[in-house]
Amino acid sequence: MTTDQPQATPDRHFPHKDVEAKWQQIWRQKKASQTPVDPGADKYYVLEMFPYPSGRLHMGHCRVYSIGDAIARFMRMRGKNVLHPMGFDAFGLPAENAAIKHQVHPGDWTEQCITDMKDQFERMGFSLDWDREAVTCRPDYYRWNQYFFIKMLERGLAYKKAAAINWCGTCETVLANEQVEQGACWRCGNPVTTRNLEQWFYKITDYAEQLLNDLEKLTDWPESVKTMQRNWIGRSEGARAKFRLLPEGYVAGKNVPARSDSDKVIEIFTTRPDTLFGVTFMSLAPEHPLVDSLVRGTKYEAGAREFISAVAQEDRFLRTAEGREKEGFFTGRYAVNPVNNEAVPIYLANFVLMEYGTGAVMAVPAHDQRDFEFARKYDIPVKVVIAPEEETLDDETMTAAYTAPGLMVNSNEFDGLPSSDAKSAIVDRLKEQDLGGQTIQYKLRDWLVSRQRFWGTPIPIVYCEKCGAVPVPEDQLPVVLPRDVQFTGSGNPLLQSDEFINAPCPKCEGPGRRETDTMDTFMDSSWYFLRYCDPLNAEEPFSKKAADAWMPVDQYIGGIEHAILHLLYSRFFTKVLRDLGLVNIDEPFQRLLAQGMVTNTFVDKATGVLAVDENGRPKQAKMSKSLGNGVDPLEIIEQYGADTARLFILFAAPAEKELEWTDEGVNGCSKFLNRVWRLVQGTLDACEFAPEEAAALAPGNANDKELQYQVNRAIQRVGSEMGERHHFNTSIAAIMELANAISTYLSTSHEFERMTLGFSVRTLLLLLFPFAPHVTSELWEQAGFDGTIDEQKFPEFDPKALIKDEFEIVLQVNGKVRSKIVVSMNATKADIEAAALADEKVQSHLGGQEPKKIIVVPGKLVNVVG
RNA sequence: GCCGAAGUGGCGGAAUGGCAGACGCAGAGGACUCAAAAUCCUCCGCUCGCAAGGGUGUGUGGGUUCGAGUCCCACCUUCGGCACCA
Repeated sequence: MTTDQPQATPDRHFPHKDVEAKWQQIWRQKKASQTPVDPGADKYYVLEMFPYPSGRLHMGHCRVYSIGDAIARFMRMRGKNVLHPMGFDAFGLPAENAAIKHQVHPGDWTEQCITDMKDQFERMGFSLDWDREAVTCRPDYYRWNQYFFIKMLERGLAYKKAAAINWCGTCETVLANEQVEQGACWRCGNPVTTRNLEQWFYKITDYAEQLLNDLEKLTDWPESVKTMQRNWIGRSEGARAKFRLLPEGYVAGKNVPARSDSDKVIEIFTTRPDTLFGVTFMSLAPEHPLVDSLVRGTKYEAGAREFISAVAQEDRFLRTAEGREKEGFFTGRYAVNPVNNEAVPIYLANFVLMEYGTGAVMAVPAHDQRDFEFARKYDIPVKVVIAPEEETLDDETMTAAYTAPGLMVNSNEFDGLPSSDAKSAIVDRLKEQDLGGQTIQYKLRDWLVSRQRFWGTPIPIVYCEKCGAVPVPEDQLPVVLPRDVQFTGSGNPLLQSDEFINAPCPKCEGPGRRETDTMDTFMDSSWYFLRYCDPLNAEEPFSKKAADAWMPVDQYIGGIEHAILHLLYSRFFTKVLRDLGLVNIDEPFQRLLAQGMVTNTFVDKATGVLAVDENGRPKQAKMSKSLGNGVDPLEIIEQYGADTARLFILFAAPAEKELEWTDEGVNGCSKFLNRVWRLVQGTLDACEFAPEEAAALAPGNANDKELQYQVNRAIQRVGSEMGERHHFNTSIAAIMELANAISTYLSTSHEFERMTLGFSVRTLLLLLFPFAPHVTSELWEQAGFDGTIDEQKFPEFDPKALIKDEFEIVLQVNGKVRSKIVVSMNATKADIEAAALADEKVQSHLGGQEPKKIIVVPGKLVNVVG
């Protein structure tokens, strides 16, 4: 190189690649993120929902893990014993699809993806304890799924039954109710159909009441998530009532025959026992088990069967959609209303669900809109039994059901009672006569856990001709997935593996056949947070001691898409494990942060132009492959570095809100880190003199005092924003303000007070460290501060430095700001009041009037009321 | 329909009942430069005004209060969840 060539402008960007690589290696070597051996009273368990190992980190991942890592690093600085583990939710369909496409074993594909992703985690600088890694597709993990399955079976919480269940034709497997979103598969989005299959279920309904009530304890969960769970559990208070079935041959209008011992009973559930006297028919779900015996051999049989099969063929979600045309069929049979002994016709109705209540509904057209539409269509009488205060209802002319409260009419001895009082009175009467009583009904259904897929935990059951379904004994676990299988894309490969299928019956040792269904992957994620407490335990899923020491998770972070699914299952599982004596807690997650999604503008595929909203602004949509608007974290790391990416992610929006990705915003954060870099480089000599304690600072001149105020204020703010409120954006804003204050100090002071300046720079780095760990580590070292920054305690502010000698008081006249004055800290209320009244602008706005009242808020303002 | 959350500059967003718009982005002007980038300085809700200064302003309408973005009542809009669940 020759010297007379023009000098290139020095690169003003700090060398993020070198810095990040250097510190990542140092952290790895010294195992900087290792969990302390003894959690003690100062334990802090911070957990982010573990990822599916797709092989590539996306921005959504970066967001959750940046949030979690900032908390983990902050809590370590606060002296907490932090558990911050990571693992992989490694069973599931993508691996199986990859197996079909590339003819590799899903296990090999998954392990390669895990290796790749761990590398990407490291490049983001996340402080995770990989020694506690849990990978759900490995036998040392999934054997405990099998163990829990058997425990559930022993407690009667796992059972097999034939039921109409959700089937996804694309994924070729059944789905739990929670995995169906508006009639479509949660994973692939294709419509779900109904099939009648025999499947394994967990009795989550046994815990409905607890799952609902314990939501009250979760005071640090977002209201939205709790509401969703409440709605999903769907508790309704109501009544059961027994309708006596009349024998075949009863004709409407005849006297109702006397009760006989051979009478069958149809039980209904209602939330409106006050309307029992208004029942004019009964509706049964077409699948109701009694239907067959009602119509068999009658002239209604053929029609009924036709109706049932027509309904069955219909898409289940269409059929049950609101506003759907009501369809019904008269069975020819009658039942007797328990409160007034009237005979009412029994219909089949397409809108009655077998899964809810008893599958039989008393119909009150006058006071239920569905029944009303049905009655008008099939010409069934309408009978008003609740009279509104304002209007008079007429059976013949009313055009909609009246569903509000009112006074009871046509209800014998209950006439004149307010309907709200009649509810319990009627229920009491049903109970007295043993014809019903109060009851509670939930919408929650049992959790369907079997899946017709290969890449999941094998259900540890052997079917024996003699002994039936026999659980595999604990000492024979795990039942391991076979390696020698072909992935052809049709059917479950387990069905073709003789080695797997053929197994002796554990009971009689006769020939048996293994269950080929595997478990829902949500089973894996329902207890992984417990495995992290004791990840290497080969004797038990986890020791009680370790679980007691670490649980519950203090801070859990994840996407809102799991508001019901994973979060409900995990809560259920925790309660079951508690009842098994394995844990001491009722709820697994103390505090929950549901982070918002990452969005970006995108180019409309149809038009090829930037998609805009109705205001002409670029439209935002979730980053996704299909829209092609994803930003690759690796590219951002390459261009700006992980610190910039992390800072932007946490600064641009509150964690629970949507994050709009903007290149300008990322650039802004990059500029800030470069500014900090230059700022520290320019103050290295002052750093030598930095004390460790704020209290050690000498008073100094006005500029020094102002900087001391600012630095202490920043410590206070970041401490409370991070420690109590977990507000990352305002924490970073406070750090930026400190950087601004230092810059102001440098440009306005003629003489620097080196201790104050050094302390401010030192503090700036400490406060910034949880967000941008690499660059702060490097600068800490360059400044020559003791040790490494990740070993430092979070600074403490000096309360004395926050008290100013004099402060500004806002002067209001009639609540409007009119002036400002500076008063001494020692000024009394009377002094301030006098000063306020002496103020020219206050006087002019008073316009010569005598003030009626003067309010003095010490340290803040004076309001003069004229 | 039911339940929940939220409405603040051009944008993302701040504000224990006490100066609305912190922090940042975008924008305007200036400095440095042959020039650009980078960097630094200044301005930046709307409106009237040359200015000093005034008016107005947190979805809408009321209310409580000396004082309301914040509390209360009613309504509107957006987003999210559930939805023929008897």
